[in-house]
Amino acid sequence: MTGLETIGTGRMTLSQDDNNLPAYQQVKDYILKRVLKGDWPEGERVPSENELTRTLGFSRMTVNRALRELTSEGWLTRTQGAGTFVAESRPQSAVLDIRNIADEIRERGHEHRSEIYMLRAETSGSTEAGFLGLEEGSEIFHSLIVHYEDGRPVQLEDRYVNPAAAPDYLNQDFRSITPYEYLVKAAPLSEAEHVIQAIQPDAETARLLSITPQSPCLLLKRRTWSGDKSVTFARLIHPGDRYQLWGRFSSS
Amino acid sequence: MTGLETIGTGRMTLSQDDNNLPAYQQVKDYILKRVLKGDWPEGERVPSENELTRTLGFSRMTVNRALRELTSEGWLTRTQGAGTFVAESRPQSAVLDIRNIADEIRERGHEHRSEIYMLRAETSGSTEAGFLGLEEGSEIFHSLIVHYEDGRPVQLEDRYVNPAAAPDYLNQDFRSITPYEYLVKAAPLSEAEHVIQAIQPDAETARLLSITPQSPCLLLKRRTWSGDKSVTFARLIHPGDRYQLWGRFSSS
DNA sequence: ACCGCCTGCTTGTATAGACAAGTGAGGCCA
DNA sequence: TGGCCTCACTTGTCTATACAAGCAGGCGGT
Repeated sequence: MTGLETIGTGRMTLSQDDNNLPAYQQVKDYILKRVLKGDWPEGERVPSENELTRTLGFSRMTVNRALRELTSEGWLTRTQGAGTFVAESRPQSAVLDIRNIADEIRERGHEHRSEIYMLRAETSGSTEAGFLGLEEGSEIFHSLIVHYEDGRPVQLEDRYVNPAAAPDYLNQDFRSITPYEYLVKAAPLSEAEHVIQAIQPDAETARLLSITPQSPCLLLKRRTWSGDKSVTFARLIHPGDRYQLWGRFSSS
Repeated sequence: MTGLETIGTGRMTLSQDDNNLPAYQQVKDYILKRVLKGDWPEGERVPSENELTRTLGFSRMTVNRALRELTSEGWLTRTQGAGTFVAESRPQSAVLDIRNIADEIRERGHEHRSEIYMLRAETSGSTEAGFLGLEEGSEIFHSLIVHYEDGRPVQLEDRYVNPAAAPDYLNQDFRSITPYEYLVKAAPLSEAEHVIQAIQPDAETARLLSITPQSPCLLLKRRTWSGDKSVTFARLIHPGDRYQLWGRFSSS
């Protein structure tokens, strides 16, 4: 049984523009279309791989790939032995672009400059040590940098770094490379955690960002790991009227 | 050639705890470990499927699945005819949990209540029509709802809805079901766009949220699509001291 | 009536073989 | 020398087959 032999008879049920799409994509479209239209409500059972194999005329491995990908995209849930089902309440997570501030600025066609207010080793307090999973009192790197877009401050970067993950951190020239860029290269990140808040800046922050203490700020707290080593904990503070986070998420 | 026959000779190169992991996962670990350690710098060529097949003793389809998944996770890039390479600058997107506010509140063990300030059909202005991809002047649904957590306002939800995607929107009882919940069921979302900002609330917003106009607020703008139909455009405004977005992202 | 086993169906994984399509380098020819 | 062609190698896909593992309902025994 080859897909091509029976696709002629089964074409009515497939998408109209199955022109040159690979077979597994046609199967994905076939399923997704029905889920989106509501033909199969949440929790409903989806035809088994063998049924789809017979119905659509593709091999089981092809159908399997389609169902597996739709599952990893959150549309379906599968349990071995029981079957495949339309997922209840799709996870509504959203992807945000959290990027290197310097790249962002340059992509807007503007000039990026940064000023280093602090770059040193410290003995860690309990807070920072806790965030990085280190012993309190162990050595920790600390930097405080302000990033400017065409001369206007757009980010205050208050960052702690695990020396074990980036031993050379203190020797970098952070006017030509951002800590972000350096850390990504030094310790490719495999995990990240973010918390986003709106805050009122304290006096010191307001001064460094050249804003009034009444201006709202966007605070992005970021922790990262490489493998199972914690890498960094950063507080990134942006003036509310000069910065926004953007993200687009698509699953199909 | 079966994986089991040659895995004995090749085990030294595989992870120590390949205990009961499926073969494709072992291959993924093998590659990822080297990428994380920096053995293969960014842009470096990764062994071809055939080489890995010979080296690791698994079939090409198994190796192919591993490489395909690592590619979709952003660790590798592949180009047909040329080869597989360690991805330059992994996309640093972060996943945020953007969820139903009512669920969030209830999960914290608190009480959710909402007050409906507006729920009606309007003729769309150019802004809303543009966001939803409709003709200016066409009919559009508009709701304004405040959500309370244990009696304190935590979100002002200003929402426009495409009537074509959710014709029954105006007939819902939004005290017992949130617009979010209803829309997710009525039109399963396949695409979403978010913009996050810190803002100062206008007088009306401050009044509805029972905060002073000086308090910073987190503004989340959200647009969604179902298939190729635009569904909704919402401005979700949260008092800065009562709300935060959280997200964890892991790729391995 | 209830418990336990068995059996058929389901998903999950692994393999070998095949062909399509794109890339890039090296060689040939003008 | 420069342009074109060929060919080896790569990824991308598809299929048929096989076995493992988990679930659920039916059947029989107690």
